[in-house]
Amino acid sequence: MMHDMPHKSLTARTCDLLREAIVRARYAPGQKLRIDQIGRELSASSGAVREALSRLTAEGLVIAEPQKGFVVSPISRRDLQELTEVRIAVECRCLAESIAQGDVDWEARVVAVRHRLAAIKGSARRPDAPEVRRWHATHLEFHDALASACPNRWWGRLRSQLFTQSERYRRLSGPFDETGRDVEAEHNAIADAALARDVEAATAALTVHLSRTTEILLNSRILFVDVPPAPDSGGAAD
Amino acid sequence: MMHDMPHKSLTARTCDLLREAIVRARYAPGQKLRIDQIGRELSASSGAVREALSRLTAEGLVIAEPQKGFVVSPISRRDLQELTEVRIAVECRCLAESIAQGDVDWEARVVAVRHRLAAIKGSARRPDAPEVRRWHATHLEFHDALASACPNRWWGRLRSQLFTQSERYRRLSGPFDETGRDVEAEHNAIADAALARDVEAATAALTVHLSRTTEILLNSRILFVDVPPAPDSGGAAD
DNA sequence: TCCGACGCAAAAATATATTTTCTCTTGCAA
DNA sequence: TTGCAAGAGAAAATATATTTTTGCGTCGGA
Repeated sequence: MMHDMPHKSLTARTCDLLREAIVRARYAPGQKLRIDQIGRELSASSGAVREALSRLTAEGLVIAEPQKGFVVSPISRRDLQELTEVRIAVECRCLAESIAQGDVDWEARVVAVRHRLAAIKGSARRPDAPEVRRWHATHLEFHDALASACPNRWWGRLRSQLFTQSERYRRLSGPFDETGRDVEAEHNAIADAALARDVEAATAALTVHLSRTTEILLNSRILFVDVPPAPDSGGAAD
Repeated sequence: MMHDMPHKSLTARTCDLLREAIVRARYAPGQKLRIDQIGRELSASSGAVREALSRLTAEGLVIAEPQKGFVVSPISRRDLQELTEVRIAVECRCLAESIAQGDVDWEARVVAVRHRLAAIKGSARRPDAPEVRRWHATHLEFHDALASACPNRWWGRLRSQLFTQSERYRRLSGPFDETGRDVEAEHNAIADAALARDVEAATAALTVHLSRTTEILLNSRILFVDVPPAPDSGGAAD
């Protein structure tokens, strides 16, 4: 019909829309994804939805149960802990490589994005406010910038994949429960150390940043499928 | 209940078949993958092929060019080098974790698979002989066994993904050019150190093993899309 | 009252048809 | 002779129809 996006296949569009919806928790973990319903919501045919879901399957966002359809990947405390451990290793590796290989343009990117990120923080805290949305996007850009001088494309791909997964957990915590946390200071600690070419300090700061985020999420009242933080009640999950 | 033999959907079957074909280099890197032709070869409809290709896209084995179809992911010296670097890091991490966490069952698995692998080696060297095929399968099992005690599922998923990618390069070298190489000795070095719970020695041996394989592949006469090993001719590739 | 089998409805999987897009070829003009 | 353009053919993307499977509800028997 109308050329809204030049040469972007409808399937890819649907895939991006679906991923965004899942990451933003519009579809709950474990929820069944009915093909025709999604097709109606996104005004795409069942084939396109099916193909988009298939791609998301390999990204780990949805799982396909043969003859039963697609389901949003469930979440769990254990998965978050494992994911964080891997992510710390990968992000630190990318950062170290960036520090070793980065040129002045890389430094400029880091400084620029940090500035833009810092300019957003003092705003509304509703989960879907445009400010929050922009903050998330810029936050992604910030971490991308830090790792952007890592020349190894495989590290980058893994990093991006893990970031998306983490973002899913982050969005689930509703309005952020940053109780007395100074995220900007953590970001500055990473960026300053990186710009000073101090690999040890930068990776340490990054580790602290990621660990703290996960710690907060684990202590938050997200509804995990496994046992709640207080292991008192013996109710079986699932 | 009847035996819950997983009704493998036709799409999943097609996906596995396609992956196998690509890894085994039945389709050359960069080759166009025509939907209907594949559908005829595998006796599946275009929709199923399409969906399978989409999944493979996210696995990095094929790339989808909008409105132009699917293409087998190209290979290059640089990609192999980057892949190897990442793979060494991930495999070593999994191995270290396995050594730290592995119980007696893990040791038993390693010993058993090593035994089976060693029993295959003295056989035919044709690229598609059943012996070679079984060796590759068992080789995969061996490395899986080494990492099987790593409790972190994310490390495992990444490892498996990278292994598949590497396998692609390995199969491309045709009849192996193991010039005076004792692969079994390298495997034994890894397994012995692992069973002795010597993390340093085991990861070092594993690193040597993976590096040597890549070195051989880089010096082999695989047709890469980028410049050949002799950097004399300045002609741009592609 | 409880267990099991039958059947109906909904949803997924597959196949087919239609439309859109790209590419290759051919022809015309400079 | 070369370069551009228009058209024909092929292949991909999308939509629609058909088949199969599953899940649930009900009915019948023990």
